[in-house]
This record gives sequence, structure tokens and C-alpha cells, in this order.
Amino acid sequence: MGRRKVDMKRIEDKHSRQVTFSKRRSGLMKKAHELSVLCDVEIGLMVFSAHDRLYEFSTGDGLGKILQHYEAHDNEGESSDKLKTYDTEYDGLWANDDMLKVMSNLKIEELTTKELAHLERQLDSILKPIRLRKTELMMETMTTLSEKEKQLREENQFLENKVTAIVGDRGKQVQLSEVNDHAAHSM
Amino acid sequence: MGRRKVDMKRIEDKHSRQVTFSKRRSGLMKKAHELSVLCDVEIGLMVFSAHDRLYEFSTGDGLGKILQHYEAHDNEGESSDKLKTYDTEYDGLWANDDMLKVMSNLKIEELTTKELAHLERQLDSILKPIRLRKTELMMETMTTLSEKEKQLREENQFLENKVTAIVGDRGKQVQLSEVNDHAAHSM
DNA sequence: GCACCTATTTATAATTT
DNA sequence: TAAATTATAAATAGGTG
Repeated sequence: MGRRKVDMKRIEDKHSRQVTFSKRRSGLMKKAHELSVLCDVEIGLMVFSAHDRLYEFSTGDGLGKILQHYEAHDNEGESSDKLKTYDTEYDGLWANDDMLKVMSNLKIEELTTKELAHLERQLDSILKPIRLRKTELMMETMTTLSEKEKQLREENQFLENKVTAIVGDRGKQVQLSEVNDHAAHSM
Repeated sequence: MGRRKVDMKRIEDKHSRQVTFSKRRSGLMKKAHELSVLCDVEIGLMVFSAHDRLYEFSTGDGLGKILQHYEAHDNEGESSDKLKTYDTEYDGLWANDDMLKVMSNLKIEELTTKELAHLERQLDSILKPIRLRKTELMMETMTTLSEKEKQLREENQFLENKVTAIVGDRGKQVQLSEVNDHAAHSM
């Protein structure tokens, strides 16, 4: 349903895939919601991004209920209870901007495995754009310097030609060695 | 998407509701399947009809795997939207790496905590020297370019002085504008 | 109910801003 | 880069057999 028909196979272009994932994911959530409302049925939907982020939709108050329903439905119900507990108490804990402040006051030793895992993901998320930005800036600097170098080389060439034109070839030989001596001093 | 727009509320007519349920349910399943294929992601979807009949869709071999994934996931899908923005930055992290091959053959879900910890340490120790080396190389390049720039500036200055000394101040003015025109062309 | 039809609405791929 | 726009593909409401 777009400008053109799309092959039903993995989208190879990374960027397109991400964009499509975002659009179709929300489209799917919307449709799930509509079905649940129009037909008054229970629905549970979970989508894991390629990098394991969870996006979910469910009727009622959370997938938990739906999962219980599912398991009650006895589909060879596996999934031992030991992993079943998931707490919502940390939701929104990091939503504010003062994360750094909170972080610096945390006593790592006192955190649970779950909290540490959460923390680790958060830190990685923060670190990534910082590193990208650093690389970006360095790339920019290098490009600028390269251009400057090119320009200076050309000015240099132009001036050399000027000198050659004025004093002739013999004079140029002398000058070039003088230039090199001069330059060597500045290193 | 039909002969007319439909209110987003429970369809009261039993027959219409059933028909719509059937049509939209398969539409939803299809969309879930498409998303999973196009974007290469894991999806679990369960729909319970009004009469408690289960309709499900899932990638891989069954909802069981997806549910385990979900339950192991400590339900962080609801947390900080701000950080979710950076999701895309992870794309391609392994993209052009031999590591990708190794990784894709691993069944992460089947590894023990100890094995995962080991893997993590290994990855970290691989990542660190790569990053250090990259920074090192970029620093080196920038330093070299800076030095080259400095040297060229000095040669340039020297040549300019030479020209000035030979043709005098009036000639120099003319030449400098010529130089600038010349340089402008190279940008 | 199911399969097909088709006028319309909706979703979305590509493009623009 | 992301948000908005646009052109087109796809889903589907209401109907028919």
C-alpha cells in the first residue's frame, strides 16, 4: 500500500527496514486494537525488534492476563513459573532528565541482576549516540583539514609557478631548496 | 476500508461482528506475518474469540519460544521512550563483521548464564581495542594533517614573501587576488 | 458460514520539507 | 534526521450467490 508493491521478503536496506518496522509495527498495533474493540475480544501481541526491544499490545491490563489465559488454554503449557514474575515498579524510573544525578548516587553493589541489566542497557543507549557524535565531529575535522590542505597545495603551486615565471628555472631550484630548509625547521 | 467508514466501537450486530472478526483476524495475522518477514523480527500474537477459541500467530516454532522470550525480557517495553529513540543506532553494529557469522549461529536462548557472561567478556574485550585503535588512527591522521597544514602555510608564506620581495607591493596585491580566484575554483 | 465482488477507506512506500 | 505529504497498494464493509 505504498508508491509501489514490495516483495514479501526481508528488506535488505538497513534504513528502509528500520523505517518500515516502525511504521508497520504501529499499523499492526492499531489493527490489533481495532479488532479488539470492534469485536470485543481479547488480544495479546508482542513484537521484538532486531535488537530485542519489546513492543507489546494487549487488551485488559497487560499481557500477564492474556498469557495466563493462553496457558490456561493448555497449549502444551510450558514456561515454568520461575520466570513469570515481572515487575512494573521500575517503569518510568529513568524517564526524567536527571539520570546522571541518579546514577552517580547509585550503589552498584546493592542493585539486583535485573536492575543492573536494565542499567546496562540504558548506559549503552546513552553511550552509543555520544560515540557516534564524537566520530562525526572527528570526521568533520578531518574533512575540513583535508580540504584546507588541498587548497593550500594549490595556492602553493600557483605561487611557485609565479616565481618560476619571474626568476626562471635556475632561480627556482635555489628557492625550492630554501623552502624545504625553511619548512624542515617548523617540524 | 470498506463501503463506508465504521465507528470504532463494538459492533452490535452479532452477525456483522462475527464476519468482521473473521475478516479482520486474518488480516491481522497476515500483517503480523508480513512485519516479521519484511523486518526479520520475532512476533507473537494471540486472539481469543468471544467464545474463547484461540487463534495464534508466531514466528519460529510456536508461541512457547516467544513467551519464554517475553518472560525472560523483564518487561521493559514500557520504559523510557526517550531512550527508545536511539534504537536505530544499534542497527548494523555487527553488520560488516565476521562476528556476525559467529553470532548468527549461536542460539542465545540456549546458553547458560555463565556462557553468556563469558561471551559478554569476550565481546567487550574485542570491542575495546577496536575502539581504541580507531580513535588512535583518527588522532594520528588529524595530527598529520594539522602538521601538513602548518608546513604548507609556512611554505606559502615563504613563497609569498619571495614574490613580494621580487615584484614589490603593488604586484603582490594583484597576485593575491589571482591566488584567491584560483583557489576558489578548487573548492 | 464461505468465496467472491467492488466501492471506499486505510495503510504505507517513496518523496519532500 | 525526522516529520509531513503524496501517490499507490492493500484491506475491508456491504453485498451477492
